[in-house]
Amino acid sequence: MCSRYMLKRMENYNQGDLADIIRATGGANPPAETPTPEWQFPDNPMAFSAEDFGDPFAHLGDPLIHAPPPPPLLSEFYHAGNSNLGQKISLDDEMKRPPNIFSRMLQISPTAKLPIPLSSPCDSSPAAGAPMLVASDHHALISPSNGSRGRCLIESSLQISSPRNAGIRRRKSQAKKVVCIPAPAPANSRPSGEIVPSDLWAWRKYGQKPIKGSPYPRGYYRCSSSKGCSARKQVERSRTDPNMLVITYTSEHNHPWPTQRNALAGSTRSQPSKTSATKTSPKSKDEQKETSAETAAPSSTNSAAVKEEVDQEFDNKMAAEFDDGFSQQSYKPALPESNQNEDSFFAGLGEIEADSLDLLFTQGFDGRDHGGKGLDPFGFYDWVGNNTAAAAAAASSGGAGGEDERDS
DNA sequence: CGTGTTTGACCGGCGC
DNA sequence: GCGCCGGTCAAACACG
Repeated sequence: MCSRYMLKRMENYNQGDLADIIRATGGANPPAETPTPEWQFPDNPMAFSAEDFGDPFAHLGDPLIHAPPPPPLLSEFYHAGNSNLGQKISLDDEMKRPPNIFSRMLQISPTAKLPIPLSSPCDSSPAAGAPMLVASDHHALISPSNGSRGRCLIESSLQISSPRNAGIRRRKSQAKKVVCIPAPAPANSRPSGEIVPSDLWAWRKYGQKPIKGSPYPRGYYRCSSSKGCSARKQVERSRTDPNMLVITYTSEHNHPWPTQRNALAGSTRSQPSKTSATKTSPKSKDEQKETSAETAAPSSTNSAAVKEEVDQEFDNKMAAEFDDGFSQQSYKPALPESNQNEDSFFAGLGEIEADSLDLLFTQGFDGRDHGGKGLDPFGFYDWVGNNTAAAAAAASSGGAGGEDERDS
């Protein structure tokens, strides 16, 4: 028992250099000024590597450091999606940024260390004794101060610092990447609960734990695309901003992009709403809601569909890149083949993205019908509206689905 | 049957 | 050295 366990751990520990843990924290911390108004996206979003932990955000690079101009196409979308942002940022750069939701997310790379401590909106209230994390708070720059959810899209967390000591890295130094992404509003989120954005890698949940100081549990996911893959990710809600999901990527994928999605078998069941939630859990209803919600599987039928489609259409590499890229929209133009082969796919994407993303930006992931969710390669709609139907039902019934009421 | 989720227990790092 | 807490394991169960 130990052996395997130990091996795994060692594996993790050996995963390269480590970055300090990064957790977004913020509100409590004095919002350090973000001296990084001008970060840009990598020139080649398509260039991904294992180093990225397979996380879709990886290619984003450190916004605070790089600043390559994004495809124009995106810009347009971006504007369409969130006019406020454009204004807010007012920076030309801003306009250049990819419109996709993740575009604004900062990732903390193991190697990237920002000297500037920024408070992150993702997690603004460090629990007592909790590690103080520093993250960049772009929303200050980009987002409208109105506290609209849109801002979440922009926010990002970066770098880390440790509470007690500068190098506080739990579990030794394990490289981690943390990204903050907008999550469905608690009030509006689907009845079954929270959702985890799917990044097209196959993730299997292997654990969930309540985190001290946070009302929300943290879900632990492991890459199921490959047996030997040590890639993991942790998903949790920002304790202070339920609208934000904090995803921490650990280790990297040691395999090419998944070509088979057989894993989908269970993925479709990501919604515990029907059975899982009610399952055998000895927990109280509230708890069930919470846990199930928080841990909603990253994948869903919708995303699954997309995944499969992608698989069929692209070769592994292509698919990998595409998927990894996260922002189809961004990549669409960059994928010649895709234009021809994936016409329908992208065509659909284009539409839905515009629409749905727009909705996302404007409505704030409330889980309303976004239309093309079926084409959501990111699985955004998984969390946004994994239960679109349910949400809709709830909405129609007048119920807010409120399971997340507790949030506030 | 294969894959995924749930969940309690265990292990180990870290702070005091 | 002790205790807390986070991370992982693994059995049970659910779904397609």
